Amino acid sequence: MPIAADILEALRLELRRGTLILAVLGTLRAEQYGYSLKTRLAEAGVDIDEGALYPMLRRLESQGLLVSEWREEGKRQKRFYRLSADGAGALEQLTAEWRAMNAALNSIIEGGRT
Amino acid sequence: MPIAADILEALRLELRRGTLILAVLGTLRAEQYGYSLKTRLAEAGVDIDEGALYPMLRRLESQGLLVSEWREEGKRQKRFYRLSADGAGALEQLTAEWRAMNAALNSIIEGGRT
DNA sequence: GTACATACTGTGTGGCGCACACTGTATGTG
DNA sequence: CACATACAGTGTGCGCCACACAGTATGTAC
Repeated sequence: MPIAADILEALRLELRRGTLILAVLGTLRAEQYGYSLKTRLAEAGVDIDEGALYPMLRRLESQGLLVSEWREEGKRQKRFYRLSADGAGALEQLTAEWRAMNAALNSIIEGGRT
Repeated sequence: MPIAADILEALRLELRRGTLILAVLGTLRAEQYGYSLKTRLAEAGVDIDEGALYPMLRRLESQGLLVSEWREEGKRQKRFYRLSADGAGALEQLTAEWRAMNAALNSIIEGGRT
């Protein structure tokens, strides 16, 4: 048999974990409501579960990285989120972190090649 | 005050999480024992705690991605680890995943720029 | 008007894996 | 003999995601 699929799947999930917040923060530079956020992320190739998304939005707002507002649009009440100033700062720092980690991983992965 | 340092630190840790396994698997294409692995990773810019490293090595071995062997070197018993064939396959797939996630994140982060 | 899809926002639980603190032996060195 | 450091662990707590579940509102086909 090939590598057990569930093991690989678990590793994939683990690898995805931290990137979710980065993707959410990056997308919320433009205002979005939950559902449109999920849709946009999916289009970019990032599938996020509602059970992960909504609590994450709450968390980020309680940390002051996001601000939200109930508003009517298209005959519906929706909660709109966007980055706060602190959130923009956090996004910048996390992006820098991400690039640094990328460099480290690339040096490791390319480095060992025969 | 700037963005609370502990919040950012937590986000950084979260972001790092998944990359640890990838860094470990990548480094173990060449045989290493725990301590030298930790040292090598640190040189590449990846600090990993022993409390994370050793259990991870166990886990990866129990999943068949690594093989290990006790051996004496420099008058000391050390446990040497290296990638198994399955591990090499997993590394390849995870690397591909990583690149895909990178592309997705880049499109998100660059994309929104004014 | 009723059945169904889908837009839209949530909650609760389980489990996995990292960080942190701690333990313990062996080797080398002043 | 004291101390550093190489080396390999263990145990606990906590954070966060996946998965399953819940519930309302709008549009549409019949």
